[in-house]
Amino acid sequence: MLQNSTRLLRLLGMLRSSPSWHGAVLAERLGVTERTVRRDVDHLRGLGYRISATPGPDGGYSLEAGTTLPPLLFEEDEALAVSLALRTLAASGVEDVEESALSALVKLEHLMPPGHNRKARAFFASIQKLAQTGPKVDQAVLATLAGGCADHEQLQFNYRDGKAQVSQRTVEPQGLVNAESRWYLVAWDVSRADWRTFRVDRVVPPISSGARFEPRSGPDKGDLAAYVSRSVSTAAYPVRAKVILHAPMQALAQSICPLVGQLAPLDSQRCIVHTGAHDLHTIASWLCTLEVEYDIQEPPELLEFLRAMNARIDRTLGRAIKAAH
DNA sequence: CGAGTTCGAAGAGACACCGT
DNA sequence: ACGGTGTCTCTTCGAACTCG
Repeated sequence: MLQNSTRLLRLLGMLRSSPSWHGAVLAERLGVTERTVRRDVDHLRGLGYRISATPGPDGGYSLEAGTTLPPLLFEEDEALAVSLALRTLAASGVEDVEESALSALVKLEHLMPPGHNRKARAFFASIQKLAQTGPKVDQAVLATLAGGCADHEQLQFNYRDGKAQVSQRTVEPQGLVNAESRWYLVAWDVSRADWRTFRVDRVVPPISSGARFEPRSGPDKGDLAAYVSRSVSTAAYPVRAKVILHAPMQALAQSICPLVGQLAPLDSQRCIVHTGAHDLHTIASWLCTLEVEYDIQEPPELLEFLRAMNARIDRTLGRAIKAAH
């Protein structure tokens, strides 16, 4: 005969594994009488599990979807994976989710054996990333947008652009992209009849229009991440530049963030980068940090800007050298 | 076709037994 | 003594079946 608590967990497991169970079958599997099964079902109901019982020839017990999850048993690697996922979520920049993830993490780590706990901490410490610097995103907004993507539901919202100008949008949401501490929505803008990228933190609570739409094949052959990358690195800015870099693309792919510039190969020794910014100064400063040689293709003003910058640096260095002698 | 009957299953009370 | 369990018995409920 199984111990009481073990039997309750087994009973729960059985109820979850099949839509309906006869009391007699449960009793046989658990090695107890039907009366004891009824008492156990009562215990589970007392703990808050919604177990429905249907009388009659086709009757039986079934576990309904409830408001709380039944107890879960994790293997060591599963617990480690959940712990790591919660740590990542706790720093995801999504409001409410961060708090919930942290709360769940505290509960999980309290229950994990000390050895597993140390392993999880060590693992996460080795992949520690930079502190979250992006804007906070409302979980409800994110959930509504994700729901619209999944259910092909047209959404309406007010969008505040980079110049704080608010416009009303009706969109057919295609997908969400998380990049560099920010969330982006890729959607077909109905009134503009074109694809658009929206910063989720600038979306004022969206509502469903109730209308469904036929799914479209997304921009960039459905590669939303590439589309967002291109949109936010160049298209969104008033100043755009095209620069040839004297290094193979593979050598630079790791060091140049996709949100800063779009790389494309030219030949085995060179590649070209398309980038954008609010002003020439930002692009020039970025170019100065590159440890490769480059040729400015566009715009000619960038070359002038770099020339002036170079002259200033020359004069500064000249004075410094003179003072040292 | 509707009312009554039958059957099978859950629900529950009372009591006894057993192990801790 | 107490909690858990088994046995017996009765009630309730819903579906299937029967009959006028």
